[in-house]
Amino acid sequence: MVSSKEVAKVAGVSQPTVSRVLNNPEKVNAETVNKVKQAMEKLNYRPNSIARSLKQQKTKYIALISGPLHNPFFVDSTTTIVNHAKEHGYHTLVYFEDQGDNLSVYEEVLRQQVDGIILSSIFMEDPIYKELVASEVPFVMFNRRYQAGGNYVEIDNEKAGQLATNHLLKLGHTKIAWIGGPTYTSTFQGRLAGYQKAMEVTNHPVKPEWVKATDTTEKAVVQAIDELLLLDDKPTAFFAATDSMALYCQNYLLRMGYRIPDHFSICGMDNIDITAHAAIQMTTLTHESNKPLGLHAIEHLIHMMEVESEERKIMQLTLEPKLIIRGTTGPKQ
Amino acid sequence: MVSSKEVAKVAGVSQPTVSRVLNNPEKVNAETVNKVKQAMEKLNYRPNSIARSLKQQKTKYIALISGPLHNPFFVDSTTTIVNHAKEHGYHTLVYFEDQGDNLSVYEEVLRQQVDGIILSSIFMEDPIYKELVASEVPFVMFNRRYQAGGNYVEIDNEKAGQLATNHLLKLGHTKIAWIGGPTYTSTFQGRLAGYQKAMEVTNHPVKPEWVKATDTTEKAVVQAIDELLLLDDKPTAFFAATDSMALYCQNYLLRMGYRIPDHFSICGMDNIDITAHAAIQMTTLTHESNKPLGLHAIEHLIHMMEVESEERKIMQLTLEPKLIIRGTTGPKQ
DNA sequence: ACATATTTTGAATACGTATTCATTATAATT
DNA sequence: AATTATAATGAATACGTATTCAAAATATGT
Repeated sequence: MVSSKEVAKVAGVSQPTVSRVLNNPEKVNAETVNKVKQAMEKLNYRPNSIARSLKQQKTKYIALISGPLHNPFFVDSTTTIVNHAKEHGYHTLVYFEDQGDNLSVYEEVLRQQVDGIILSSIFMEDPIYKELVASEVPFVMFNRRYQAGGNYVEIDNEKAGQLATNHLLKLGHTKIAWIGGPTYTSTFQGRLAGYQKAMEVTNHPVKPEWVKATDTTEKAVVQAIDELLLLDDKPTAFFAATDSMALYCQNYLLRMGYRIPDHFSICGMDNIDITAHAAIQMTTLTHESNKPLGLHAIEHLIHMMEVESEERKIMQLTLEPKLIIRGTTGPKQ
Repeated sequence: MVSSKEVAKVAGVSQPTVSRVLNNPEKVNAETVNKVKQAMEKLNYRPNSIARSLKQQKTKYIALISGPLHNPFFVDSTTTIVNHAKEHGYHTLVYFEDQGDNLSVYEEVLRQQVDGIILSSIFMEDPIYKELVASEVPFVMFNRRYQAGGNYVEIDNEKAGQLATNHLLKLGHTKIAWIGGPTYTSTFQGRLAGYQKAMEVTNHPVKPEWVKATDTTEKAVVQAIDELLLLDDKPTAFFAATDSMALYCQNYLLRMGYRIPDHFSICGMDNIDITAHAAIQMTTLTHESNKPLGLHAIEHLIHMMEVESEERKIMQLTLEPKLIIRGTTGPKQ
């Protein structure tokens, strides 16, 4: 591997001069710059970022710890984050959350000396939070948050749950099922709370059997529906707490021969691209911001990384939800 | 930042001993190991991977240069690659191809001293290829390949094009449009060649206006369809060279009020998850392998990275395509 | 008890870069 | 011409780790 030392030798200068040509060319004589650049060209020299990182104590790496891409919500945010980071000179180490062993993921990430972390995979009460704070690496949570601390951007999940539920109530549904992921995450906790609140306020009892807080896989959704359909008081509408789950739900009901929304209404949440497809037409929820969640997050992270720690602003952003009515919800028959 | 030197001081040993406790604990006295581990615990020590990388001349990083995630094909491969790499101790730097300036992406990647590169974003005649070879970093191409060189895994695109086209011909369609991306990529070149061959063999002329080699965005697909529908000889079937494009196509035709497959048949390619959805039912193509393409690629890359360069095997894998007939293709009316 | 093998440890060094500091050469000012 | 400021450069060092080598301590065999 060709180093700045070899370039220096070929150019007949010292290694520091080569370094200066790269970083402060204005501090070095024009002729010398030329000599050095020629030598670089000749040797096909590429600066070693690892050595640079070690010396500078800055890696220009960020870590993205994302929810699984089978949920298209995270597809959009990953693209946004990776591309925006790159535009600002940052490289993105991507990890997907590992229910089993998230802690070791963070342990690994911190060893990489990343300049910042962006994550969607935190629980409301997650021991990782204080580890991250202790590490002093700037981090931003998006989609999910930790209790009420730190930097985050989220949707007002409770309000979203209310919006969805009220929409279904207004269509005449009273037996409404809630299907979502584990409620130790802020997203599902909020969306469930909103559903319960909307029912309560309008004096509609919530049968505990209607609430399916499981995991986000297709298998789990299918099983939840199987169970729901066996109930005496079986629901006529489903509020699925993510579009990904709503799609599994729609698919399964269609396969069983039901018509949507004639037999059942379905409401999702996230407004992922495919929900707008003419063959899908999923009613869903989005937020009122001209920027996607992931963009808010990465912009703020970059701010934090490029400013002294004393001057760092705190971002605690809770966006207003907005209902998008499409074809999967209709009046109760 | 707490270093191995500080741990050494607290433990009352030398820095190399700390290093040995981490990497060869069997080479150090059991009591000493304990002392050192306690000191690590006490100081909350985390080894600095950057320094380790510099010394070892191995980073345990790989770079993934992927096609855009709005094509769900790359969603699956990204997940597979990132997770499989992590299981083997590798961290993944993710980049998305940049039509405009892929070269600078590679330049950046090589500065990061990655141990290997995995990419889908190469052209059949791409100057990057010889740069990569010259860098001596192992790399594997998936989905697309460079002419006929290097390590790659792909589908037999030409055969796939034939399969799709023959399927449509058999249904009675003779005016078949081809919609795909730029033909300087092996994928689209092959899929187009297969389409042309199948038409030729069966003595069906191909009108040049039926072939839309554009780019892979929704906008481009919509425009292509607009143009196709204005033709005198307008096609009755579409072979879209990726599922992503096929979905755009299906969506647009449905929105215009057409029924699929009554008015038009559509065949995609890639067998991405959503195509199996009951509301989508996209006829598509996949390959006959129990492993996804991305997994073949990452497994081989790991092989290359963990073996001396002389013993590296070459992988040039061309998988057999297979047609999956669903609801978007039907007899010509 | 002696010689020899083995285990355990630390001093010194290297990886490739950026930075501090001192030195020399040159330009600007009196 | 003498002084002072400025520009250009290199020697030395540091970042945090792993490794080589030699030395010391201990165990093994006779």
